[in-house]
Amino acid sequence: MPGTKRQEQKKQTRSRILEAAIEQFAKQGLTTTSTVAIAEAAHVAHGTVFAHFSTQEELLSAAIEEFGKRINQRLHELAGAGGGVREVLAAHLKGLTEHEAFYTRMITEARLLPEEARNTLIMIQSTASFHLSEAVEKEITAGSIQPLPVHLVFNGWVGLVHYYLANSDLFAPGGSVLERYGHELLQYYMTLIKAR
Amino acid sequence: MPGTKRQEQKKQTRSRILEAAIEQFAKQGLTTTSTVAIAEAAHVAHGTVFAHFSTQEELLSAAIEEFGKRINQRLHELAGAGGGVREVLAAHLKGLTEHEAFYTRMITEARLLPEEARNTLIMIQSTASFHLSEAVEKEITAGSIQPLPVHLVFNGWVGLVHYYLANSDLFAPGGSVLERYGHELLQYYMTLIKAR
DNA sequence: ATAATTATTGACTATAAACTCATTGACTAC
DNA sequence: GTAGTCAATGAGTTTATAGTCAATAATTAT
Repeated sequence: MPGTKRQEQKKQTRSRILEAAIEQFAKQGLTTTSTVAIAEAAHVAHGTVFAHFSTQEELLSAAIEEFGKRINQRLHELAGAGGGVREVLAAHLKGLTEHEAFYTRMITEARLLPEEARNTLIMIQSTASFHLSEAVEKEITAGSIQPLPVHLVFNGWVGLVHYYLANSDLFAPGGSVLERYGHELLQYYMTLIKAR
Repeated sequence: MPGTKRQEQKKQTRSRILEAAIEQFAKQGLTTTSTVAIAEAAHVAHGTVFAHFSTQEELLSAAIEEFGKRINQRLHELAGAGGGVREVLAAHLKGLTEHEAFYTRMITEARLLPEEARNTLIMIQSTASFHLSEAVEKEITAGSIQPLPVHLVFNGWVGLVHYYLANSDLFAPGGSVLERYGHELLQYYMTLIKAR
């Protein structure tokens, strides 16, 4: 079932729309990008968008889900190698940096998105939390990190990173906040949690 | 110039609209609340809104500015008494808790707001930062808190608090996250930054 | 008391954006 | 080669909501 030429074409068109959507959502916002803008970016007619996604919300959900898959896999790749807390946090930063624009849109508009989309964000956090928790527990046992509630260690870290992302236009206008401040944040947070 | 009866009425109408706007924005979102909804909540005709605020954006700006004034003054009152870092953070939490709904909307929709509105948010952060910095520097000198960059101490704290606010519907559905977790957050952050 | 002023009204207009569907023409099946 | 299928089109429809303005009625000034 590799499909006829026609089916292949259709699949490609759908893919073009989805990629254009992901790009436009990252550039113009998840809740503020129009279907017309996506159609233009994908070089298809406006109606074509609805031939592939029955509603705007479905397209948004599909784009977010696709994004979630990609970043999630990348986070697994990067953090899966094991390593200490510092390495896991560095891996997390690296994964987010690679997808900074879209990820920033997700966290800054999360409250305005349909539930399905928010669940994708929760899934991404779960992945990050999973890897971090393991490393933190190990280091607490080893005595290199303070005995702290693991969920708070995670929330403190994510909160700090999200704060910089949410204010990226102030902290690093036109550039990547994480490239600019990632190392400093990592350094700071490690200083806070490590045992002395 | 205390004004005639007519001027007084007009002022009151404007005030009713502004109060209704602040309430509706907190309930339904800053970027998603319609002028019709505000008119209904204020018990005035739709057209009356525009007799007092020439555009929707102007009304939003006015509401945010008014909110900014109130919370800012409250933060000053609460933190101005001096006290150590713990007291200043507790005061900050208290001020935010008193205005949790609207404040949460502000931080979760900030990126979608006009520049003027974002400046109000920056002003609020400045107030909090001012009081905290003073207390932190004092305690670092006294040796009760680790020698850390003051701006990172602030950003770490605000990031943590904002993370809980932004996910309040998950952490404390239907209630106040800060009432529920504020103490835990304060306790955790003090543990992190205090000298040992 | 009367005229002028003006705050308020709500029906109306304008606009943007999501979504529809008859038409077109390239591909598929026979 | 021809008939049938269907992906793509884009003009048209619908809907939501911001913003307008002539009319109304209450207040103020003379």
